[in-house]
Amino acid sequence: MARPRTPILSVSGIRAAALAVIDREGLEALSMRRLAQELDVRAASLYSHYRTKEDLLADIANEIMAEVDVSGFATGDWRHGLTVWARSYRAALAAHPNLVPVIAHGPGRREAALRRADAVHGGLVAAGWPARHATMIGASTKYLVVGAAINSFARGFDADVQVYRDRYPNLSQAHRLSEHAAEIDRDSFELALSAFLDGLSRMYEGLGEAAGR
Amino acid sequence: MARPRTPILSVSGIRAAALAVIDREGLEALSMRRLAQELDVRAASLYSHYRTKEDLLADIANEIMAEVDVSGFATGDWRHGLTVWARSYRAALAAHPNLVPVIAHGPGRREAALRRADAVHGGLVAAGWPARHATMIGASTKYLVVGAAINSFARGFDADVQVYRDRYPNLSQAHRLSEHAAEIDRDSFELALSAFLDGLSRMYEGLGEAAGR
DNA sequence: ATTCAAAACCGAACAGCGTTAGGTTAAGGG
DNA sequence: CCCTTAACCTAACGCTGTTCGGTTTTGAAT
Repeated sequence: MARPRTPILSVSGIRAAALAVIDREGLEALSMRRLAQELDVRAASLYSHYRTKEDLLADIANEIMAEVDVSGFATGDWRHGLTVWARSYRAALAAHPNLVPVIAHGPGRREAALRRADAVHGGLVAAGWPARHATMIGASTKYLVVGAAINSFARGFDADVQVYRDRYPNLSQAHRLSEHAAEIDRDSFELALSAFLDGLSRMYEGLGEAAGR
Repeated sequence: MARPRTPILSVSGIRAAALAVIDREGLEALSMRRLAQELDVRAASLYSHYRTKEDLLADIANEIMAEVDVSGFATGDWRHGLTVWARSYRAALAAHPNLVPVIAHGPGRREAALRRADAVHGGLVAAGWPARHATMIGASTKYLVVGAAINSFARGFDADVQVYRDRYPNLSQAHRLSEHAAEIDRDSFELALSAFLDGLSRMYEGLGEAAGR
């Protein structure tokens, strides 16, 4: 009933249990008492390991974002770098859709996040983009990824398809997509990404011409 | 202390007060008791007008989304239609940044939202896009707008600029942007939008060639 | 070997949350 | 004039994140 012979809790164990609840039952299902129960412990004990619930969530978000891959910029090919980054970023978010609001809302003020931002920015600059453009391109890509993750059709119009069928003729086709939601999500993201990159390439060429003159 | 001679509350008044609190003090500052206090009333009274807090928030979100302009598709120029839509969409969100999570998270299952989605989809199809592409383009544009609204630099790295200065050389320039955050946000969005549209235009041409063959 | 601070758990409590039940008074149609 | 209904109220329920103080165990310093 007091200090156990061998510790029951650990930060990584708490993180894992919390993430499991979030993945399984949603973000709103995670309360400190619920999490404690999951770990056969009382809520107050969690505060020996995490100062607040917010801290815990931020740490989990960190953990997930750690898998994002910015190595693609090493080759000097900015387009490849952006593609790898965006895809792995999206994959990380899509793996834990219930956590997306936390990651999206949370400031990028974390150490690792900044290191990644620096890698992206540096890679773009090294490839010849002006610093100002590099900043905007980094931001834009994030827009795309986070927007795609949070807007996910899968959540969007959940199940009540038949309600709207025939009422909005242009959507009648689009609406049976509840089933294919995941694949539509992915295809939309890929479409957006490739269109965006094509547009950037065009801009990049224009940049060269302007400089060459 | 009971029924007042002339009603104190109205749905629109409640909405306005709630939005004012959200805009002024943030989404988390809005509680039913706090809102009631703002209206010189007790929390329970609000439930005569709104069934739940969630309903109230959804209604406010609706109100804000009502200003989004999809009229640009009427001309038959899909690119113009998308531009007008995306810009007014973004403007609506940027006008109430604290509410963005609500709008982003909320399903588009509202009447008005569907009517708008239908207009976008219809406009794209009328302009010659295949239905499948129209769906994806609509989704992609939403990604961009919502992603831009939620990721807003303005929130991102708030004030603690000097902490990171010099630690990440590639960001040293980018970081003094706290000040220009709003303008960077807007410029990034415009960059993303125009690059995206350029990419789409290219795709559109390819589409015509493939069909013409 | 003994002492002692720190660590890891617990029970109980706090304030605040969304929401409901049931009461009181005023409004307004029959 | 009645009586239903609307619009407010007080009080309470169960939930939340978090803190306080207590108990036991650990592990380092004496």
